[in-house]
Amino acid sequence: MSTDRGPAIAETQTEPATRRARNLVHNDPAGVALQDALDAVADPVRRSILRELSTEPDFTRACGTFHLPVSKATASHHFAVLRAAGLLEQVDQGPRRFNRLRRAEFDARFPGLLALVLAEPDGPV
Amino acid sequence: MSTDRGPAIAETQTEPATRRARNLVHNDPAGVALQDALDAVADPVRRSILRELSTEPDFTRACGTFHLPVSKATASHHFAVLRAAGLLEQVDQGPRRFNRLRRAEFDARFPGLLALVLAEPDGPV
DNA sequence: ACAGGTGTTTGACTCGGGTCGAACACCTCC
DNA sequence: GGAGGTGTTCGACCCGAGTCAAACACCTGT
Repeated sequence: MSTDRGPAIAETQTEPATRRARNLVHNDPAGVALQDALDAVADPVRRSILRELSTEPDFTRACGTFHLPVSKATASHHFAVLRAAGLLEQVDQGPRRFNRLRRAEFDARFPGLLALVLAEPDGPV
Repeated sequence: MSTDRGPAIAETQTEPATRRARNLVHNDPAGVALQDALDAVADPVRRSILRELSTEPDFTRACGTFHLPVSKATASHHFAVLRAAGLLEQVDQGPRRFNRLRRAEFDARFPGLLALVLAEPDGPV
């Protein structure tokens, strides 16, 4: 239909408009295996992301704004692991991808685990 | 003294009698880093040990009595990791080494973490 | 259309942890 | 003191996760 590059407006309510957002799959923490949750949380860089994310309101931190001692390629990988483990939700806004910590959902599935991570003192990651 | 094969009885109360027991060092869970705890618990074989150990009274299971899909060398390694993480206490009795799950101490240091492991259903480890 | 910014994907490399067999250490009972 | 059983240590192997640079995909300004 005409010149637009997305679906009609009616669909926009339910389906993501951009191609990028369509490729963004989220795993419900309820269906995550303990193995995957522990693997996700066992990496110090990923824990650093979670702690940094916990200090500010939802969807106010884009992936690139974190202070991480790794390249952006590696950082992108870590964000994907955290998302797959049900630990964070991401929404695209323009070229940036904003993050939200799924505190309640994840804690419901793995009580106490996220609290341990957030209580950890910041190290020289 | 008479016929005993160890040091004087007075010492027996504080110091281990055998050389083997002297090499058995235990880490207090209070001093364990979150990184080490997560690393210890992130391995499926080690979680299997913890779950199996949780089903029976303290110090009734020797290392060799666990049903593990690995060689005894690897199993020995896993027990050492769990001990270093403050997850279990071991005592030598004859040639065998009996285990105790340090539930309370470990849960005081990492609330909820051990519970997650023990609640996990037994898999085909 | 182009440029600049953000994030992902790909391919390749590295390194550490899990794994094993074999050798060793230790204990106990003949 | 040997024999047999339990557990650890050693040396070597292997595979996967973390890592990076480079290329790519996508969005938004101008």
